[in-house]
Amino acid sequence: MNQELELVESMDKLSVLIHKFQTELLNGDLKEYTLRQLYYIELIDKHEGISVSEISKTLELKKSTISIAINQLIELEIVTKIQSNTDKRFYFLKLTSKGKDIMRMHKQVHQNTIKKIIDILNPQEVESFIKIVDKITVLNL
Amino acid sequence: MNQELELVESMDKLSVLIHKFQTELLNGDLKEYTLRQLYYIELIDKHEGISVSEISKTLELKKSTISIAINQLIELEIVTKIQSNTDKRFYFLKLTSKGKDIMRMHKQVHQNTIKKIIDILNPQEVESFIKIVDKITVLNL
DNA sequence: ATATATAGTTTTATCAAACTAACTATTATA
DNA sequence: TATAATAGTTAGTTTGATAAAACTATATAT
Repeated sequence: MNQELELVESMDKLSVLIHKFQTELLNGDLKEYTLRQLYYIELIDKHEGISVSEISKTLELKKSTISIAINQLIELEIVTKIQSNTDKRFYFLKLTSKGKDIMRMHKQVHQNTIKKIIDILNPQEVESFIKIVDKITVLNL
Repeated sequence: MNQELELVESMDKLSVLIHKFQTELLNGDLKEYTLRQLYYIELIDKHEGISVSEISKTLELKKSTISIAINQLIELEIVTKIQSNTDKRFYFLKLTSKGKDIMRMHKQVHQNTIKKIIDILNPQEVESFIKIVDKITVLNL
């Protein structure tokens, strides 16, 4: 079979894999949250102090959409907002301790899967995989 | 950095990549369909003659959910159903010519992306990537 | 000082995707 | 033959994600 067709299949397989990787979050302690919510939490964890507008621009979704989603997380005491001193229109978003707990569990679930992958690959393959994924993703398709 | 952490990052990057891979379908001629619909179409293309019940079991969704989704595709003249001669409760699903056109476009979009990937990797890396993805996906996590 | 722009909220509405429950038609079985 | 099970449909509902539009409060520019 030519490489192009094989690669199509690989991408199909990866789609299934990534889907599992994401939805396995919804089994354990995190099942009370939606994937969307966990994604927002991850985003705020990675970019502490990000604002509603910035999230809106990043995800190409309307501010109202983000505002509602974030306020829901604030209601759940997962996120807090801190008004800027220099520009009082701005609110910096950050995780509460409950939010940080959720992120810890989130990372733990993923790390368990990662361990299984490392078990099945040899170190050289892991290195190769990381390198190739880097090359592909800088592409930005 | 240790391999475990790097692999976590790779998986993150892959999530973004796969998401783009899937949603780029929604730009061109296929944007009038949802990803779900394109997925059902792909499933019927791959398993011509599959039934509503079989899809329901495969995807672990209620029959009613599938029935409604498929009937919508029948309404759009993308799918047809053919009643079985031997068991008249059964209907075999298959794509119409319109459905096959959609699959052709779908595959074309993906193949364009695949070409970009092949361009940026050397043949050895492509081979390695395919092999590693195979190893990971048989894992079934 | 006034007009304009920006950050975020609220309200209202739409849509897709999923569910439960009750149904028809057909087939299998006791 | 009467009863079970199966395939698919239909009606009604729920949930989550999204958007448009109107709004408040604050900041910037002319």
